Amino acid sequence: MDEKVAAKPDQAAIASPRRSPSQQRSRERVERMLAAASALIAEQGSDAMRMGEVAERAGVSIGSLYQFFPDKRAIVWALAERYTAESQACIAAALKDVGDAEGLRRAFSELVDIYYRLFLAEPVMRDIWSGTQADKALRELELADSRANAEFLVAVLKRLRPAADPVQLETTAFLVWQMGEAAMRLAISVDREEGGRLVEAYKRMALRELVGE
Amino acid sequence: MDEKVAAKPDQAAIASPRRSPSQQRSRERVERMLAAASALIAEQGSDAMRMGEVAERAGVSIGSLYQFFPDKRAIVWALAERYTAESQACIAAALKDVGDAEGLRRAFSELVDIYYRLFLAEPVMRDIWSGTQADKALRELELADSRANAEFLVAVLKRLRPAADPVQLETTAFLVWQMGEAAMRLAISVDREEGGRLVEAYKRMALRELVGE
DNA sequence: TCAGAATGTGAGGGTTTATCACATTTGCAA
DNA sequence: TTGCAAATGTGATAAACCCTCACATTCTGA
Repeated sequence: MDEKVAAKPDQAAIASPRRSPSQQRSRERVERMLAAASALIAEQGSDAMRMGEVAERAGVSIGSLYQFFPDKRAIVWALAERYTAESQACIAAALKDVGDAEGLRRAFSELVDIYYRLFLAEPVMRDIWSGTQADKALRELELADSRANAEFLVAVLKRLRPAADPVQLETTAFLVWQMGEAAMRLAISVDREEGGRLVEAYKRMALRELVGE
Repeated sequence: MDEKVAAKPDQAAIASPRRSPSQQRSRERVERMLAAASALIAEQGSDAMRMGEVAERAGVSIGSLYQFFPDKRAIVWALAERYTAESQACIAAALKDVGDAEGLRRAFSELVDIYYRLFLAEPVMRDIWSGTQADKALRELELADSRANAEFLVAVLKRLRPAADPVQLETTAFLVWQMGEAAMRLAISVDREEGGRLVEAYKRMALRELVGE
């Protein structure tokens, strides 16, 4: 959060703050902007979020908004970035001390439950990752995030199955992870009961792949 | 295509033709509109598609566009509907005569390959299903399509495993199918080699779930 | 032939994103 | 304290879009 992202103005300044807030005052205002955006997304979805409304609700002018965010997508991107950082820490912690198959089984199952609850509780997260496919930058972020998360799984798998082909493990972990996100999106868009069944079915499927029968 | 959908003006006339073309002339023009839209989506994505551009490329006026499509989303929806109809027929045919586990294995594997090639070759299909999550109506269409396709799988599974819990089979098939679409989207957004590995990994995973070890 | 339905047109209304010239506040060195 | 450059703040306005509507043209069936 502290580094000046503007240091690399080349490579398409996609969604990087136009100017990073250096004074206390502006840092607080940027927080208010993000909070306002978050609330609006929760209410109506990121597509329906209007820049003018964000500004008004944050108590700033339109101009101020664009002082720190190059465009509308950048706001969504900033929120998405926070979620990924948060969840990566959570995942790393959950998988860190897994030593055997049974441990992986427990840790993975718990992780999926946490994610499911998170998706159910956080309309913003749900909405952001939904629009993901349409937005190049968001898609990249999600893929990078997914790969990073898969790495944690790969590390565990390498410990459990040292003889296995690393490329194979990599592929499996990446796929399992990505499918998990798909399963979550699916689960929250059907009724609660079916959603629960789908999540359990995903767990079974994924674990069968990860730790064998 | 022939029924007047306008008969039910209530319940949100989402994406239904404002007026169905009854004369030969207009039917041809609507085709041109859809073709133009398809080309533009292939080039830049449905989000970047401009109504003015569609009209121009189809050689019609903006007004004519809105004569047959209530709004922009309706055009995308119409294209999506065609793809789903087409692919459902394809799936039904592929799974129709499956009689044993080995047959399912072969049919499913082939089906996945076909889908993968389709996703690689059809940028429109890819784009449409990508934006799916953001658009309520499209999301519904995709879910309905997915359920319908899963039904074909369920029919086969019931034949192969008559003793299994129907609800369980339903859940499994739905999940497997939905994950397949996620796997496809993932596979086409990484390089070709990794994409191939991911598709194969998905096949293995899905078949393990469908026909057992 | 002719009335009414179907179809075709494009300027313009309304909405939204994003810019920019200018005003105000802050940090800091003299 | 004072003065100045950098940081920050503002909102009218340009620009890009989607979509409507009043009116023109073409078709169909009696």
